[in-house]
Amino acid sequence: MEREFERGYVKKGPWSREEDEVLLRHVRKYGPREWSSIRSKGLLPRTGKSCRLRWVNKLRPNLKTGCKFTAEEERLVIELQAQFGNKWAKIATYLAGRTDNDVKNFWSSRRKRLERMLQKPPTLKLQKNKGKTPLTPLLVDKAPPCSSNEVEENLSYPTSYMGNTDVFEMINLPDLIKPNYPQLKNDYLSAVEVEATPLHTVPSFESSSGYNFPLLPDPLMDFPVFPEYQDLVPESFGPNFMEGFEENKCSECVCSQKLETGLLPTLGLEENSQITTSNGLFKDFPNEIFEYFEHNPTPTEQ
DNA sequence: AAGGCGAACAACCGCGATTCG
DNA sequence: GCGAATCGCGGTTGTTCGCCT
Repeated sequence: MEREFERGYVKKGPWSREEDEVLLRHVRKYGPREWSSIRSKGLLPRTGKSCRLRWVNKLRPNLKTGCKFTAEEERLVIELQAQFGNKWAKIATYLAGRTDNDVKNFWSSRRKRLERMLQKPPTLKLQKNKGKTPLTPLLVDKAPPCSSNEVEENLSYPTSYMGNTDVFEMINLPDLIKPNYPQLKNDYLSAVEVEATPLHTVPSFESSSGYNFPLLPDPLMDFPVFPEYQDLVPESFGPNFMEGFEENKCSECVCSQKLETGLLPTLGLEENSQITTSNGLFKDFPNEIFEYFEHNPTPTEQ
């Protein structure tokens, strides 16, 4: 331990509970600033940068640590990323309890998932079910049930296929690029009919540009569980900001619950803001992919 | 039971912007 | 005005954990 305070020694790696406590004491005393003084005063053998990062990402009050992104958060991130690009800090201000690191990691994971899905070898394989798991869980997991008619109506292929590895395995990738819609639909429906019921729709959201973007299914995520954002708060370091510091976890997930009242920044999305393919997640995808997003006609088109 | 693999998360690094003396 | 110190952001890497075979 003495070594940790030798001149020039800088500790790296995971933070210990003791270090967190030292850092918290510093913040309680001086506020979330003067990070470099933590080291210069010999309180911790960590750089100011490291201390700040630890505070921002893990020790700040009101963080949703351990909570997966909800469908609504996912939708927001996609929309905001399309508008702002990789401005994670800015995007994070629209998501209560999320840090830029959270958003960045979430986006990175999502992107990798999508890339992997698109790189799947093109095989036509109707899933062998072995009588265990229904074919559709990934597709329908926890989505609200709907009738077969609704299935027909809601069956927009790109939306359905994009988030569903099972369905991906049923189709040829080239078919996704240049689809034979009737064939795909038949394949899909017959597979569904054979393999599983009930069928639900894939959650998706309509972007302001009129396209339906799929929300990637997450078996652990409840659909739809939307936080009441208007009741949540952007962080603020008022005089009493340290109140609410005690961890208060919800039962379902490890969320810090003590959210103060206040307002989130207004979502300043323009009325007709475009989700373009030149920016962010979808930029590396073939343009043809986007022809498959169901296009909802705008009022002027109708 | 063990190993492989992918997802999620934590933390570091480099760099530009800002602040301060 | 200038240089050093500090801060903040985005990209990247390393680690851990859970699932699957």
